[in-house]
Amino acid sequence: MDMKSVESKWQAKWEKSKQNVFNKKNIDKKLYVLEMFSYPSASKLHVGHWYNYGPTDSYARFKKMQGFEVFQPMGFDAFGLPAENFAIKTGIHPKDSTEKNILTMEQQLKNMGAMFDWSAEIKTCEENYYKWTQWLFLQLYKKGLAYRKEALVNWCPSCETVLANEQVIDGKCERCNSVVLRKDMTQWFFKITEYAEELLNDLDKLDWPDKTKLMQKNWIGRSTGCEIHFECETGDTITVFTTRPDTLFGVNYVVLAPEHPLVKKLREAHPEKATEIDAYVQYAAEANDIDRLSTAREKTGVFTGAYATHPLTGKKVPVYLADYVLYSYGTGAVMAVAAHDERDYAFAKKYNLPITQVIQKVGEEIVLPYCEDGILVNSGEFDGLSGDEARDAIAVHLTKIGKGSKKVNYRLRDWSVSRQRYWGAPIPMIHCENCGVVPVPEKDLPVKLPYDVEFRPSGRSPLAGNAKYMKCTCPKCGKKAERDPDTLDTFVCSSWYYLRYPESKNDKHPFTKEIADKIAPVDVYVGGAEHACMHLLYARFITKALRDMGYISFGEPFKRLIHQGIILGTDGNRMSKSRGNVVSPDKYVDEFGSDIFRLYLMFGFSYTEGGPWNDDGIKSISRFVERIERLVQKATELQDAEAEIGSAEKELDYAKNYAIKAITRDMESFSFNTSLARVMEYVNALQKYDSDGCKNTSFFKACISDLIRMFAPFAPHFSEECWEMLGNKDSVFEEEYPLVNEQALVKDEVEYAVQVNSKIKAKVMIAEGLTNDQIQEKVSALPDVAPLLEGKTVKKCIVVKGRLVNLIVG
RNA sequence: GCCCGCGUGGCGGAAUAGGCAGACGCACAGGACUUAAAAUCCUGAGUCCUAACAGACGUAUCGGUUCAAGUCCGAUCGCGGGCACCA
Repeated sequence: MDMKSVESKWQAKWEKSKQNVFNKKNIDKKLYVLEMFSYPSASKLHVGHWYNYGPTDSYARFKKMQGFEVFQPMGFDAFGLPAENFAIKTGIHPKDSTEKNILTMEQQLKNMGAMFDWSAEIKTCEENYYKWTQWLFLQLYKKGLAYRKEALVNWCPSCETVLANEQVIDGKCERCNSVVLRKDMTQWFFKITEYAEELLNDLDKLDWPDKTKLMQKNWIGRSTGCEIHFECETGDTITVFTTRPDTLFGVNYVVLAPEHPLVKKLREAHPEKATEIDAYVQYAAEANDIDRLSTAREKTGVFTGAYATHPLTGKKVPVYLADYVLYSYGTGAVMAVAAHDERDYAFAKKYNLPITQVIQKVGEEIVLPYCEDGILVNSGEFDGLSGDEARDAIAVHLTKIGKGSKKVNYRLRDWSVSRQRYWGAPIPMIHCENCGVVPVPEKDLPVKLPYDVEFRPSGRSPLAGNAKYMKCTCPKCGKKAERDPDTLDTFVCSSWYYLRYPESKNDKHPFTKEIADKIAPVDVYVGGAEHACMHLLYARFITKALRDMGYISFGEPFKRLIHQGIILGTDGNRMSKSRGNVVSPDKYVDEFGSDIFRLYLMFGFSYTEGGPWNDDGIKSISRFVERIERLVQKATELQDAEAEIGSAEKELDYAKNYAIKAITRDMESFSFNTSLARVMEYVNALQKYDSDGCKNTSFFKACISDLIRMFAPFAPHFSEECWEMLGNKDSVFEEEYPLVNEQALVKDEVEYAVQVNSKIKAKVMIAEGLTNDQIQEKVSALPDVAPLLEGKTVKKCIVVKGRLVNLIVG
């Protein structure tokens, strides 16, 4: 079969018949199958795209044949850094390169032959999409979920630009390899932390890989403890967060992060320490991420000269600054318990501070620092309590005397969404001298991204350099004002795109509740695991926020999630240009066709594992498909001839139904390799029946017809062609997937393995419906078994129905 | 450092709920067809020992639970991933 022409023939037919366009009339049978959309940075599809989209399309086609109205759209996550970096390198405008790349990729995706509903296509860089991304921003702003604050960002001193986290590789700029610094800048943030608890709790409801849920759980990082107030000699309160209030009596000193606002006041109170404090604050500020965040970094700090009062003992404890305390977590201040915390211990040893043990293990010597739970000592009225008891008792006591309270903290930080970059959705905000920050009125959306912009890095946002863009009037007071020069993180674009697909052409609304509630959430979402704590978390947050604002009624975007594995180069390494091990799908698609390429991706790997590419496998798939073609050819040549249903027919019928049953189960779990193995077994059975004489040709032809329906989701073009060869007029995808006939799977007798003392000694066919005693009797008489039982007693006989018999003799 | 996952033939990989390890395929070997090759079809094969039958060993390693362990439990080694001064 000439795959090339067969493929284009059927692609054209599918497009003409619009059979892949979602039919809203059947919305109650909907199944929203979504693959993560592509990023058009490279101009061609790579094996990873194919591996994501090909097999998932087979799943979608399978579900369609099962009667679901499948909605499977495709689009492009078109804004972003790679296009801009490419522009900086080559001078080609990001819009031009992106549009060109999209054109190529669209064609390649169409050649794949997936049942994408192209009428729903979206491109996030187009006005009719980013208008609504800006709309989303405004809603979050109205709801108080978008706010501005000064924060530390990644700063490349050589490129003079802010870098996104993903552009920082091992603490270095991905482009020039300079060590990235931290810089204070005023930025827009989304208050994802407001949803920390719900994002954590709802993980239980999701049919997602455990690993991904765990990663999100750890990322959210809930910890329970206490906030405790230490009164500072300046009259201010130093509030610390601790998960170990049970060690409160062991506090030796209090530590503030160098960025803590109180530092300024302490410096004024202790002018004699001012030089030291200044030097330390500067030292901490200049440290780069690699050093500052390394656990191996030596603990450093400085005494402020000030003291604080212990809330329970009333003792004075010194106040230190140290950069092992992070301003961004908890309260930015810590109570140091040298005896029971490794960091505090190291610090106390270095600066010769006292170490007070307050946790003891009964009957055991402990070595400090001892960070486990134990029994309290040196803790006044709390002596003798266990860790859990003490944590509760001390918290209760602190609450009573107004010196603290129980508190839950999260590791999750608010989502920084400002990017000092050009190629993104402009932030729809205006800065007015009179009115401050003013949102762009919704009727004025989109705030259009101007084409004519110098996007080479200059230390400020590229849009700031475009006076025409920046100048505007304040919507509130009408006076001259300026636009926000930043653009939105591309993860904002992708946080809601699944809602746009069903209504991609709606120019009045981003989406409507009526339709969104019916089509969404996504039933099955398939994409790479690398998005676990980024896209997948952001999308959950935005979904919950939109629900709370009344725009939708559900709170989770993706009910079920599958991660495909990664296809590696033949050398077992990740594919990369520098390694020179990149496998081009085009080469194989040209040589074998897209169906065969897709089949190999499904058959050669465990879908969620992936693995190294191997050329030999694909040739065998090609041969397998040819075998099917020969069977179809044979079926078209045979004259119909009825014959009785004998044992050969029964055997073939069993093989067929066994395959249907197994495939129907395995497809549900994205187990494509075993599904195809079952098709192969069935093909083997068909060939055997044929070579054994093929008496009942009518039956044989019906079996071939079932084979094609069975195989259709895996090789769509090829199967359509075969279906046509068999004399059918309509698309095979209008057919129902073959249903299992359980009757055909009932066997009169089943092979049992016979064990004596757990060692296999024989195999025997045993009729269905025998009692255990009858089975034991039959088995004991077997020539391979009987001698082993002579002169011995059978103590026990274990029968596992349909599988084995184990005789325990002694 | 902490958390999580994974280790099965020469290779990719199978193995419901603890029940015949190695499905399916690749590569390999032998055979049929052919002047020959390719293609196709048939047969074989975990390893060791054996002429064969039989037997022994076998899912990273060591130990345990069980009539029965790739699967459960404990320890060790190796690989991969995530987090990384989170108080």
